[in-house]
Amino acid sequence: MTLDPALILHHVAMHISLSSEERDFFISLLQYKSVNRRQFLLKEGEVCKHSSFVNQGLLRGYTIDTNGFEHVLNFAPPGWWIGDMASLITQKPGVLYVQALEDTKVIQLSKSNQEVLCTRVPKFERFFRILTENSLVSSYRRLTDTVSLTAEERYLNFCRKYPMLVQTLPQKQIASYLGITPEFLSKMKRSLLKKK
Amino acid sequence: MTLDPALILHHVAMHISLSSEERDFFISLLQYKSVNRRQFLLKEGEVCKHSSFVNQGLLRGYTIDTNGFEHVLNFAPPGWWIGDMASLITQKPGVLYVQALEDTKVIQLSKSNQEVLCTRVPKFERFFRILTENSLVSSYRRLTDTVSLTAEERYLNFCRKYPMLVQTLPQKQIASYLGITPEFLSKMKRSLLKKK
DNA sequence: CGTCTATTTGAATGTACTCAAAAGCGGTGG
DNA sequence: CCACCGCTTTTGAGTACATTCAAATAGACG
Repeated sequence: MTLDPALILHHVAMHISLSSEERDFFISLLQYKSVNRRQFLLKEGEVCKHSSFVNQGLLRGYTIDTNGFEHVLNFAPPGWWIGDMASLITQKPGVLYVQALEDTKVIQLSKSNQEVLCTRVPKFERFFRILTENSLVSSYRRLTDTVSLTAEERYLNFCRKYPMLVQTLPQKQIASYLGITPEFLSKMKRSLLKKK
Repeated sequence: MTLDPALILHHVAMHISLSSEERDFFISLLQYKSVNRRQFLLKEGEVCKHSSFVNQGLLRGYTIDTNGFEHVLNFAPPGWWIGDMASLITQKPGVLYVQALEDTKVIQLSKSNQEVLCTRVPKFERFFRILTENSLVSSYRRLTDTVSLTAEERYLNFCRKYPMLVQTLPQKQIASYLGITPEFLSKMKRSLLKKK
């Protein structure tokens, strides 16, 4: 079980350029973790201590409401970060569950190592600012879509935006992401077929 | 029409400490702007070039969907920032309208001045990082509330969280923020009264 | 092969919306 | 000062979108 940093280095290189020493220092701060299908990386009530970058596999982030219903907030395929950003930022107990939908390998950077990294290699400040900004942009986007689109429009958007996920994910998970019941998604798909 | 920086300085002081020179430099980068009731600070399609800090009055940020319906994303009473964060970050045309609900006075910091400020007084990096993080946290919160609570729960939360706004805002605006019609909000309030 | 979970289908229900009309409220001009 | 106008809020009846519950079917996995 050894670390393969190729993907995350490629990801970092899209935003900032590193010398080989900086790169090695960065790698030295990372931890490798395997999460089997159905296992959790994080549960409600825990303080989120790491950002997790997905190397292989697939994760989901979701909440459970007071009636016990799950609501998927995001999926994380390879090349994406996941965690409870709110809890990571505030270091207070969070509300998110992060669970593997397949056997998954993640690379983790602890919050304390992130701070060390930013101190020693200040250009990482820029990198993490960009990450936070991207999260913010996509969170806004998700919110405006949720309030202004019908279930059908949200589904069609999802299919266009994440064609891979539509193939691989159980319908149940997609329905939860869209904010509808699996039954209704099933009916919607049938009526979309008839329309064509 | 002169700038009164007391409120914004108090706000900044909650996160970072400034010397008097730093404070004066900060103030020199700010612009003052008056927005009359119903006037716009920003419209869909424009690139957001400033963060706006509300000194007096009240603003709303909203989108208009493809069917012409408005969806209020946030309100900004005195002491709050408002703008199209996504557009401000990406410097691409945004989707938000920002409109004054009352005669309003804002203090603006342009994105370019923000960069100047962070270069000359690096501790402002921290300040703006905190602002961005706070936006992210509240955007996540808004999203989880939207997907996991009923309209009634969202209304009661809103009343608890923003008792001032419940007093002053037209119901129509509150309904739009909650993601329901004004008619339905009216009926909901009546049924809440009967319950007590 | 059998069990467990996911998906589909149908009928009944509920939540929130549309449309229309009436009532309330605030500002403005005569 | 009050009468009128425009906008917001309330109310009601009918409707639509999405849910719940139950049952049948299909898939996945040991």
